[in-house]
Amino acid sequence: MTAAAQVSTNSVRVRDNKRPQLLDSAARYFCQQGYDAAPMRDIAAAAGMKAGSMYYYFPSKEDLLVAVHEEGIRRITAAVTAAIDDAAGPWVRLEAAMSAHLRALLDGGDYARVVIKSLPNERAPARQRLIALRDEYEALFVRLIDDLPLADTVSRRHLRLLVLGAMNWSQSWYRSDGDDPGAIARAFVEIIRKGDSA
Amino acid sequence: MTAAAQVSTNSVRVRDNKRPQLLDSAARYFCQQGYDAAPMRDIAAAAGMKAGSMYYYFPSKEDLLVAVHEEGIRRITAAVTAAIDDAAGPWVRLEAAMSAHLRALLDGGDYARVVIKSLPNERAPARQRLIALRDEYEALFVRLIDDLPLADTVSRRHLRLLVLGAMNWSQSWYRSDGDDPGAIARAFVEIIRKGDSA
DNA sequence: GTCTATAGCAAGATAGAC
DNA sequence: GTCTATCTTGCTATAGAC
Repeated sequence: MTAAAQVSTNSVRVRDNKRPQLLDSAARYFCQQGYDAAPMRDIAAAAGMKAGSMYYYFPSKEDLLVAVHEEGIRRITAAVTAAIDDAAGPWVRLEAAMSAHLRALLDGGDYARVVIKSLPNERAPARQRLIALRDEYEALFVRLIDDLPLADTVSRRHLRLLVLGAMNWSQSWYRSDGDDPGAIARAFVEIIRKGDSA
Repeated sequence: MTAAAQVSTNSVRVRDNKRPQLLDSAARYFCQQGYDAAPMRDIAAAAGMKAGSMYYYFPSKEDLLVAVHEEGIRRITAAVTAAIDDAAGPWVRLEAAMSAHLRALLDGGDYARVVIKSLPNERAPARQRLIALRDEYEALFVRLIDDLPLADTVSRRHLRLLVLGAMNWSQSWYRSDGDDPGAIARAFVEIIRKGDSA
């Protein structure tokens, strides 16, 4: 194949590539209906194609889920690291990270939501890989919490689990007409800094 | 029908009633494989019957899930209220409740786990009913947290959401060879009571 | 690249014998 | 009450034309 033919092939590929629409559509359906309940037909239709055509881009439904997860983690990580860069002081940085994490999960679109909602089945080969991806992201919080000035009696590991658990669970109670993610992060940090009044 | 015949009918009913085994089996499968992925055939087989026979006890799979949830909530509620009764002092009572809640979720069998893991699909008619059941249970924590002596700047509502979220999410990281539920509850309470050392 | 058509399978639920 | 047998439906994935 000549160099010119390659360029031509590549530009055709770029122009006709519907992979992004497909991913968007998958993220939306996985988020709203759950992985198992979202049919490939519907995902394809929302991206403007028939079910069979998707397999040109993704060899299986599970691969589609993995791709959505990867993009979701990428977006959450980008939002949180950007927020940390703008903040100074350990507590301010933690609150900024929490605010960005919550915003991504609650108002940040379907990709991030799927990361929390739709882990694949126990025996799915991809499961361990996705868990590893999330663990890698959460390591960010290990460092943030290491920097906090805390009483000696406080377990930093449990603090991390407390904070991440509370944030990830927030999808189950959040309503967009209540507190915004920033207010939730502020309230959570306030609790951790000074709970007891006695 | 005579009274004697009724008694006879009832005792037969009691003796042959496999509803409990069916519920146990459903709880196990819903917990391990998730609601969608658990086939009625397998649930029936583990309870010693064929798939078709289950419909004598439960008119649909969704009804089966509702029954498991109800039993799960009943057990968690019983465990937590019993733990509170033995405890004096607002912080001790909260920690006792958290310890019991965590023990139920993490080491308490399949019923309680299903309550957290397997909420039915968005459009399932039973969904709202199950959420209402859980809300009713969680009202216990409203009272426990109302009794705490807290700094004025602390939002009791957010404290409740923080604590319940962290506990419910713990299923995703808990390993039975690590801290036991009591130790987790202790660590969480310690964080809330005195976080900041500055 | 996208289509149509369909293979191949597994699921929930039902009917009727016993 | 439980069985067998089956209906009906929906799904993922593939094959091959265009």
